[in-house]
Amino acid sequence: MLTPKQLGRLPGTGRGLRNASIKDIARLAGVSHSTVSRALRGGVLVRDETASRIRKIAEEVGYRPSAAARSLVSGHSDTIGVVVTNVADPFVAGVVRGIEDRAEEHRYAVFLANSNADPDREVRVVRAFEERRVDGIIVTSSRVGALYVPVMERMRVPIVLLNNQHPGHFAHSVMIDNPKASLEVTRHLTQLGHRRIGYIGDRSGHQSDTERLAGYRQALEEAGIPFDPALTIQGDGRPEGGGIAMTRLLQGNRLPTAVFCYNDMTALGAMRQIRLHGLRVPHDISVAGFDDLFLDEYLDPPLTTVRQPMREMGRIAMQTLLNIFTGESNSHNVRVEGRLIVRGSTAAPKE
Amino acid sequence: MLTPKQLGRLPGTGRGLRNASIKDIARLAGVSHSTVSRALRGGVLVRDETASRIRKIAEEVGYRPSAAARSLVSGHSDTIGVVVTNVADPFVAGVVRGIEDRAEEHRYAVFLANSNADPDREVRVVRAFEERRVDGIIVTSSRVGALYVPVMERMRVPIVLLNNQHPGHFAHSVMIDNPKASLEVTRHLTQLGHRRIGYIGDRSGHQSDTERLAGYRQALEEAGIPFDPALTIQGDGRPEGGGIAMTRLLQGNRLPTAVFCYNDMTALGAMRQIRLHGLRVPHDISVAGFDDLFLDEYLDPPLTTVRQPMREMGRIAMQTLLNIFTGESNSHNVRVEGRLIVRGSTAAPKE
DNA sequence: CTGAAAGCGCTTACAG
DNA sequence: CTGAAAGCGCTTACAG
Repeated sequence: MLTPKQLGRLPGTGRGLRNASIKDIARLAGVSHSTVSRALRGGVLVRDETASRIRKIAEEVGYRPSAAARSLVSGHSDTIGVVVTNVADPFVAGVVRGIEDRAEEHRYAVFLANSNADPDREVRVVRAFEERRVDGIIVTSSRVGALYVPVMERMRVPIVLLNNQHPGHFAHSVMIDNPKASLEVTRHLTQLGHRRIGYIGDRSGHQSDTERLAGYRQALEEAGIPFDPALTIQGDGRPEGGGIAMTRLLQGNRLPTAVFCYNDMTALGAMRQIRLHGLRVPHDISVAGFDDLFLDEYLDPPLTTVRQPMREMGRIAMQTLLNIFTGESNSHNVRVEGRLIVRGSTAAPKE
Repeated sequence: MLTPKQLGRLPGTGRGLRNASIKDIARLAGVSHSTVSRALRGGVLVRDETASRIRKIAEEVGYRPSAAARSLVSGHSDTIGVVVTNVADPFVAGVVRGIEDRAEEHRYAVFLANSNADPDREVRVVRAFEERRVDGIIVTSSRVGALYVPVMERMRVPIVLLNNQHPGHFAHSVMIDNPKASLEVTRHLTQLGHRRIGYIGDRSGHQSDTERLAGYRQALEEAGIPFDPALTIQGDGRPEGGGIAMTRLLQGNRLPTAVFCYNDMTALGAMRQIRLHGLRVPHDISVAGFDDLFLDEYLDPPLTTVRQPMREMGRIAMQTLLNIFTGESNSHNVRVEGRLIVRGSTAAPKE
């Protein structure tokens, strides 16, 4: 009993089939394999009758060209690899849609791989893509962005980072304008009259988190509110971390009247804790997030947030890759604007 | 300005690099490329000193073996392709985790591709995987399951379907026991005292939907409640469709006191519409879903549902593939059990 | 322990 | 319009 690894050729579904090659078809059609190749590709330089006979046979035997063989000679795979931190995050779903939009237009296949926010895994996954000779790689919300700087130096396959989490500059990146967007959300809260506003962040050290905190602080400053470190607590970018952080805020001696969360997933956990403590959103505490996940409007109350143009960001990332391919771009750092979406989770503070 | 497609070899990040091959390393090390190949693979049959010198050089030049070349000779790619209807669906995220658990143990790489619930796309994506000679394919929530029956006949690469949506039998599949799980949810509602229970389904014709409807009807029968077709409405498996269907139920002449939804995404939309109509869950209408998505417990009220052991299902699907590889299995249809999770969205009807 | 050779499945000049 | 030949980057018997 051998695995494909040991056996070499798969026996099909127990039927002992192997993949038909152009040689098999050539034999069946009584022509050379070169002719089969031509007929199956462009169809140029082959007599119509011959070509259609070949195509018919190929169809009959269920011929599938080997991308491996093809890419070996062509030097490209017409494939883009996308590394996502977590398929479960609705944010990546939006981004992936955008990547696919553009990729499909240009006939690239898009494959995803999960890093599960594990830096080691992220590196392994990027390597797996490289070995399969994808033409380009897009890494979303990388946890090890900085690592790419030296790697890029001799990287054969172009990499575009999307909302990378580590400080540093990259040849190619697409990022949301975090400071500005955070400034706007927080300003929205100060304008509602809030003076004690909490911030629940991501794990520290990540660029997005640092930038969102900066925007938050700037809004406070604008409003003449002194920064209170006790109101800034780390989360982990997920509901669990948001919940734990919120609990700590609720145990403080003076409650915030509003909380700005690093992202919507964090806000999800925070809102739940607020409810579990017998308080109401936004009556007792206003909550705002970041991302505009599809589920925001299905929450009760619906979540105020910053819309990241996820699909657009995915499109831009893919377009950047396409530009690199054509040589039109050697370095490209794009900042996109977020947009404040006010929903029911934020309101003026009580009295 | 050429794309990789036209150009053949990528110029790297503008640095004119091409991928180093074992020949390049052989030249640098002053040995034959066969020796390089051996040193880089097992390391057997090569003098230690030679091997380590070769590995050092490979490291220096940033050598990445070509999976294409390797798989061409070995006949396998050590890669599994997973087709998902929608990366945005948290259900697939759970399944993918399970697939990865098992795949990682056996050193298979896992790549995902999106079908966006579009049958044409699904077929194209499966084909893309076949051409890249993945060793196996797992298709989740397929919309075109039936299509695989003839295809499987001459399929070279084994396919495992997970919760396929179309009637028919497949060589390999993993499915939740829909009738039983639905029976239990609906029974939960009848036992709470509900007599007018609605069902919001998926698009019709899908196997899962048919089976869940059957379980629902059986529970009604058990409780001596006549089936009322007016209470069964089609959705689309997403919040939008759930909302539209709920609206129709709310416009009926006699409101249901409880609604069982095809899945949690559907329930999400239904609950929102209930709120928008000024009614409360579960006070006015109880709502139950199916899947147990991570977000269920973050809803207000948290959603009663059936837990699908998504991760476990993913593991089983991958294990099925592994069994096919070793020849231990030629046909394998697994039914897994769901589990009722009672949360706050269901309660006894008013008086 | 090492090298030369054949071959995996394709594409693509080069001849005819 | 068609075929023979070379070659993409690797692995693996086969000789030494």
